[in-house]
Amino acid sequence: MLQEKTSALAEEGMTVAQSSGDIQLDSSHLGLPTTPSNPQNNEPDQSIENIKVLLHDRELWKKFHEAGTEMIITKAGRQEQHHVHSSILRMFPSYKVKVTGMNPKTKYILLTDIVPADDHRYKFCDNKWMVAGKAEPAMPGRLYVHPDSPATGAHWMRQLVSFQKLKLTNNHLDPFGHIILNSMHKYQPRLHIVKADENNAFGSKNTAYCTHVFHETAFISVTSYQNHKITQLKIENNPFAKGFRGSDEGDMRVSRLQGKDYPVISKNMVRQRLISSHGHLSGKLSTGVLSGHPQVLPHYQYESGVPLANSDSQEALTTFPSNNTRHLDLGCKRPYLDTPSSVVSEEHYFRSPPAYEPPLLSHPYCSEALSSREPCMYGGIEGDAGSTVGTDDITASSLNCNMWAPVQPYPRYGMQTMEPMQYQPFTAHFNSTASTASVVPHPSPSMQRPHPTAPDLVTFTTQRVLPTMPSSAASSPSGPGSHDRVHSSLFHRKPGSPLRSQREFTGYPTHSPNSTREQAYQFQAGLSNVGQHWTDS
DNA sequence: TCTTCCACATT
DNA sequence: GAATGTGGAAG
Repeated sequence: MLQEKTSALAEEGMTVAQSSGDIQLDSSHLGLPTTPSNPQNNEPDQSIENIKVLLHDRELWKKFHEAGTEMIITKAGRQEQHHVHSSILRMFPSYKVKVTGMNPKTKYILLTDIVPADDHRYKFCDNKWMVAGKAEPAMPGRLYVHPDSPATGAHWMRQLVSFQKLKLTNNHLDPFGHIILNSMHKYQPRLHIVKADENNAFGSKNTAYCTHVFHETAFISVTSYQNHKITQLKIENNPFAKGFRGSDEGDMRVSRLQGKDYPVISKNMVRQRLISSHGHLSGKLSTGVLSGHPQVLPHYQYESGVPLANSDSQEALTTFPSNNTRHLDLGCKRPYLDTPSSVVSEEHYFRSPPAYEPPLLSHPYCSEALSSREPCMYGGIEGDAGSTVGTDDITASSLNCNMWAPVQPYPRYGMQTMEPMQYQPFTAHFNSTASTASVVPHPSPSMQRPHPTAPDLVTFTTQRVLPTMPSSAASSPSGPGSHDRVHSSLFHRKPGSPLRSQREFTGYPTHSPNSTREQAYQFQAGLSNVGQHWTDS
């Protein structure tokens, strides 16, 4: 019921504000200073560092990873010419996790960000990825906050948490709050679990958080697939690409496109077939050429599609940092959410038939809401990957718990300087339809985005800034306490501006309000830490 | 070499 | 019908 309301709200294009009922359920925290790291604080062992996160569809991710995952990124412009919606691409596989170990009654905010994995630019030569120089200055960091946030631990644990809606773009001026990436660069998605404070916000004192990194989700961004092996994996596993499946690995598709009734071998395929595509690439990947993350998950014993007996065994392998939690004084002024007026949930929504439910449904944690709205993830999954989808398809992440500790973010590459940590209160812009909030910082460089007051943007009164995730997140040796500088970015809001208004916010008249549903927020939040921090674990 | 545009297919 | 996705050709 709790999650139902929350989801319902999300469905209604509203923020995940909880109903008064929800608040009551969590009343134990209301008005009380959060002391998350203190296990004695009436919370039995449910401190944030005990939270475990498992990656869903691990086997699929792993297949991609072994081949060198590539994610398509485009400019939003695809159909702006056709006055259609922008179609910035989602990630595939999508990022979904199963969370356990949360305090059922505590509220958490789940968010992800995608940070550079290294400072290289890559090129695909001779059927393999090679370093092609120094990375371009990182894009303005943006965070994608799960639309259900904040929600209780019970809510998060009840079902898979999907970040499927997260979208990527290479448009540096993207106004939709999508995550901006540079093409031909390597990135690493990260998941952050933040304990909401008494105001359902985070970034204030005592805000505890932990970061989980699944190295198999690292990828190289491209504007078109380079490695044919990846193309095939996408086609074979992404329902939307089903049209490209053919009896002969897509050859038939090519035939159809060319109006022929016989297979046609494309240039790509010729190339792929002439050049042994196996071996070297995956070899490099595993040796760190692409992944540069020595801290490999301890769960790679399943080389090919052999599912684990149960996810629990994986959880046990999760490593935990021994750092002490810290307090971060980010000066959160306002609650992340204002106590919403009671909103009636639409139960019908939650009763959506599990038509698209993945096998995970059988798992107790998998209730309806989540998957019912994400049909595309499972509908077409077939073959090797699909057959093993389930709770077994989950892997524990490398984890690092911490508080919103004062961490000095990794300096930007290139000419950019470190000044950026002064994210002044950014003005958030919201796309009425996307309901994504892009917080525009005023980082040093000129690149980036138009000023918040750009005419084509509607300025949202609420100002909120998400702190850049500390670089220690990925178990960097520097650890939580290695940096003492307090990063000034925060997550705050102006008094009297309920988060809810984000959804009501109208920014881009060209979009339909319907799409506000389920949209999470993608915030721009300063550069997150960079990969190098992960390598030295 | 890489990016963008277009046609066509699935969910 | 909207959103999503890919291949191929052109830029």
